Amino acid sequence: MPELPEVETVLRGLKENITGETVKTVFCSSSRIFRTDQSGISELLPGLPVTQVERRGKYLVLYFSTHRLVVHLGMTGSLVVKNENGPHFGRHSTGPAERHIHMILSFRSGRVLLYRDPRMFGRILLFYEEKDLSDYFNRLGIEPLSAGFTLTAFKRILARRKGQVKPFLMNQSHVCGLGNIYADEALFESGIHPETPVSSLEPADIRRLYHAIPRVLEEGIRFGGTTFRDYRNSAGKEGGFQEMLNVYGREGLECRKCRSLVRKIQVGGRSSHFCPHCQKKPRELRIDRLL
DNA sequence: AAGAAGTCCTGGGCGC
DNA sequence: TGCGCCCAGGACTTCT
Repeated sequence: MPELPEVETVLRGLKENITGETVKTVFCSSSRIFRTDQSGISELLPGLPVTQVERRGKYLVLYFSTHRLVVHLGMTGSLVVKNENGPHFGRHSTGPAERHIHMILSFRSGRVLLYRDPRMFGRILLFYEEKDLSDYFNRLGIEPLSAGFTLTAFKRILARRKGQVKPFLMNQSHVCGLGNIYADEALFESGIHPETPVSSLEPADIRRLYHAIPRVLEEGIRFGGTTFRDYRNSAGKEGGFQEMLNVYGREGLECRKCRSLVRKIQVGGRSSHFCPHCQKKPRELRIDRLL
């Protein structure tokens, strides 16, 4: 479940550890994780240095001269930097010994970058031109931690939407980077029920949600991301934000604010965790006001 | 056109 | 102990 904070944490590790490293050899599995031909990756990258590493939404981009290697970690993907000849290599060093390794970039320095993904929901693509990359990223909405994410911009994105607020937050073409964990946490922070129709959000709700989104993401980054099971940073270490979660994964436990029991329901086909007291549906609120 | 639903994928947890 | 069932979910495709 790598979402923006997890991807940002990986990004920071990669920037520090592989920027300037020159590729020596490449291993790619035959998995469907690769959405462009693997041969391009294994034939073109050797000899090229990593000039920079960037993030767009939940995607990581490794820049090699004019080529851009795009990695999405999906649900269980991880990018870990290790020293060569570790236990991840087979006896003959031609392929991975550890399970679920789908890509290995070996650098001249001796370092290696491993892509591991047990559930194979991740994806890796190679773009040859900046134009193709920007076209690919055009589908993505606004970056919630960018200067462009203003209240005015957020209101414009919300305008005339009809669906429920939770699926809206999960849709990467509106605001990118939120997944199930941080969407649930942002809704809790702003006291909004996940089934609330976007069209019935009051201006005060919108303002609270607008402030909650970057707040939960920044907190997630500050704690190095959330590790439920698979997430690891580029050093192979777990995150710490799971200790800070208010609702996600806390079904049946007491709300940290009001001690009501946190509930889990399906919204838009995905599990949603919320506090029934702190996050009421608009209809329930109205009934409360009448009583 | 936008929203809803179905699909992919496998490890882990649970019931019997 | 072991088998089988079901759940987890990001993004893509297909349907309405």
